[in-house]
Amino acid sequence: MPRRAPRSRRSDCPISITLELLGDEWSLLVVRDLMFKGLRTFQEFANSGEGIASNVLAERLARLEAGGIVSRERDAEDRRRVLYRLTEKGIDLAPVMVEIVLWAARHERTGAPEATVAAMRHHREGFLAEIRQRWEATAGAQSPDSPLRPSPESS
Amino acid sequence: MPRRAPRSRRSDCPISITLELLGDEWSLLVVRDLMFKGLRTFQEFANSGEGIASNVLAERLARLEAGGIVSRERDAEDRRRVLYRLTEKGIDLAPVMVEIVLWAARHERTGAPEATVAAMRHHREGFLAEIRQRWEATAGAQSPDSPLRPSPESS
DNA sequence: CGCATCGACTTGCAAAGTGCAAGTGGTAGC
DNA sequence: GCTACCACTTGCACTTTGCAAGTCGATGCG
Repeated sequence: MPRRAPRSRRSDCPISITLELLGDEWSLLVVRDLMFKGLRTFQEFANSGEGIASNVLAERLARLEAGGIVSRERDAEDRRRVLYRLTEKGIDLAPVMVEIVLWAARHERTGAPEATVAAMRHHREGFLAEIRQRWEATAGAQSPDSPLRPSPESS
Repeated sequence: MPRRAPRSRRSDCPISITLELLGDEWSLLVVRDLMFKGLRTFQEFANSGEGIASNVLAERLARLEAGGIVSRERDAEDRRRVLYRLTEKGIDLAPVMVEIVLWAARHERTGAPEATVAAMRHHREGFLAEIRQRWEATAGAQSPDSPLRPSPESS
């Protein structure tokens, strides 16, 4: 149990709060694997390319779960396996991820497929809607938890 | 010289590349200070609230400069002072920052002013345009460097 | 000038975190 | 029952962080 949720934050700045939760070299890669690649298990994350160490991966998954960004449950069909999934809070990171991809595609030499980048840039809303739909589709027996989320979009 | 620019990246994924450059708990705070708070000097960053250690701040500034996100130059009026500034690549992080703020404002208890968040949410383009204008305004004797940036926005 | 100050970093450590290799402990399959 | 799988732990060397103190080239001022 390396580090638990900070009882007191260093500041109440939204950027700072986000960085305390996601500000490391690995957390967003797990989010990426869940959001774009459809990966769901520890093994899959571990082998997804960048070579995260298993202890670091375990700690990050625990932190993401504690932060309410991913949920975990044992696979009913193979009880050895644990299936991770983005929560609503997690899938809400999609706009952030998209902007990161667009920024990197513009300023760095990336391997992102041109078509995907173009879709993100020119059909942003549709792209985001599609991601959310895919997420909802993989819901399985989604527990009816829509607990937080103060203001949906209105006002 | 703790760590230099990686000669080989762990992957060509845009998320991964961005995390190698900005994926830590401090770099984006410096970007925030430059982008939203108008801070420009080492001291100002050091005292901006979250309490970054001076050696870490120095290393981050060097890394951000090496990554082309900030530029530095000595103040002409007080040669002790170094003035940092976002580059074009740096100011292009504004959409990422805005999405982070919106996400955090929705899912965490932040101290972000309600009016600012509302402006980001409902007048996103205008908000971004304003940030860029403020950035251009502080240009001083802006060197005419618009070197990269493959596709501006068109296509 | 002479000297205290300032601003931007270094340096020295102890403590915390990371990467790697090798376990552990429940399933599953046969 | 035995081996394999999967999700983690554990040990340990190595690196990075956080904190305090120091360096070094400007100012400011008497």
